[in-house]
Amino acid sequence: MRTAGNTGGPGGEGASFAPVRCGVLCEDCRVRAVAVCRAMGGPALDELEAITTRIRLAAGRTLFDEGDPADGLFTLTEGVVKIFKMLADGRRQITGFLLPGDFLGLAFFRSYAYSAEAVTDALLCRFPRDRFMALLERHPALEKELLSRASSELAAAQEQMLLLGRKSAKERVASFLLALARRHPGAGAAPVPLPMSRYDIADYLGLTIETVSRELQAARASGVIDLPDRHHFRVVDRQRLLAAAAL
Amino acid sequence: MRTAGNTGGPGGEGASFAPVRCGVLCEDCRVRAVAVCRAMGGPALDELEAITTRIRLAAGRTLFDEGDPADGLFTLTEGVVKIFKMLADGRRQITGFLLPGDFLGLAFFRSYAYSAEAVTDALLCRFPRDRFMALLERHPALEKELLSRASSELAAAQEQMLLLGRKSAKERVASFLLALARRHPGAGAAPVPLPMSRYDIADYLGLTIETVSRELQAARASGVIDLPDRHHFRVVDRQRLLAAAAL
DNA sequence: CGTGGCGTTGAGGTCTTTCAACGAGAGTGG
DNA sequence: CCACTCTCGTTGAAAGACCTCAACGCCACG
Repeated sequence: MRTAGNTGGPGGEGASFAPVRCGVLCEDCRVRAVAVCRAMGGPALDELEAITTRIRLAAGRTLFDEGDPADGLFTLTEGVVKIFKMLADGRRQITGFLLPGDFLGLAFFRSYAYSAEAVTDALLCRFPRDRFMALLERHPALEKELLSRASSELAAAQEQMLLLGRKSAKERVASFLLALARRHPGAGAAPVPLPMSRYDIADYLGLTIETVSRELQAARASGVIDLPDRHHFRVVDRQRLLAAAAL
Repeated sequence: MRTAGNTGGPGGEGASFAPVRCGVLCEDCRVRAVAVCRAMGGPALDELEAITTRIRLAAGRTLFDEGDPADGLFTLTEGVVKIFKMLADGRRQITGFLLPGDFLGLAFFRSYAYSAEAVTDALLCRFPRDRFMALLERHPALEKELLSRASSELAAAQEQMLLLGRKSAKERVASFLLALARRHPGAGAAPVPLPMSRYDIADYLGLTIETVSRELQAARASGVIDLPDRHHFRVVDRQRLLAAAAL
């Protein structure tokens, strides 16, 4: 039997745990990702927990690869996960960074259309595909929630296409920082975590690491942002950052 | 009362018709877009027809604009429609070309996240949002079909992100031609219609019209494709076109 | 027959990439 | 505790891919 979380990738250690009972999942949901809970829907929650496996994924580890049989669906409860597609020669495009509460693996095909890898140590809930689908039949509310999520993901994808197709390097970086700041729960002036590497940022924005670094330094030099360390930034001048993003 | 199909845009003429009965919609579905029919689901068909309005849209006319209140959903039964987003300064990114059978306007928000405009003369079926949603409640099969569509659109969007973020101009044009050829029902050697302008192609691929033109001419000159006229092409050497697309 | 939109082609410019070197920090092993 | 190494990030200089600007031909339309 195939278990997610140990499909290769150097370093780190993936481990899958036995199914957990209501309390644990619910706690996690309520505490860490209210959205997940809502997705599950009240009545479906018990049934969902019965088919849940918890996955712990160390930073850098692969959850699944593009083309793998899509036998599982996931929700992220802790950490950051990136999903990406690759070309034969190694060029990579990261199509999204997932945060706690996000769904993952919603593929209505035989195999995953993209790869998923942990950016930081991550915690996920895994649902076997067939059992989840059966559950979907009995709970239209759950299906509605999934449709809603797919729809908003589609909107985000279109926004990203606009960025990749039509924005300059400066605009891409500014847009990225604003999106991160928007998703970050903290207050305005607090430092926003930047958990991904420059490689990841570059592959998300369709740039090179050098260009990302230059644009970040330029934004810092012009006083738009502050970079306390490599993995945090602070929005200093929101107006100018917004202007730079060409929204 | 607001009717789609006359929201501005120069030239052409949009017209909305009275609701049509079963026979007409069904005919259209069966003949032109089997996928639409399947989407509707057997039992839901009668109810769906009762809330259907047919829309005829002349080439170049706007169906709706980004930000408009999303009070309608559509299926395209004839023609080609483009959906796009724009930046404040006029830069445009076309995020998709829709063909007969495609769904449109699936926004679970208050307003459309993108604009839609006819590339060629087009025929659509319009469903009022609230009545369609109510219908969705009673027909889970329809909801499942929508989820399936949203899911495959998402996969297509990710593929396009890979193209926009990581492919060269040559690879983008080659990928575009292959995608068109794949969707075209005709046999291998038949000329494939290229209904959109060079402007549209450029804005879909994140390039300029000049670059698109140059790449098309280069592909023709190297014997990979044939360009009988401005709005048709023929795949001459499929292997080399595939190689050029960097799939 | 003039006009305007669209597509093609050429020449030059620019933004981003490529290539290269260097510094900082973490982990390793002596 | 201190080299040593490796990865990541930054910075500079040169190269290149695509864009911008411009001119021209074609065709539909009035």
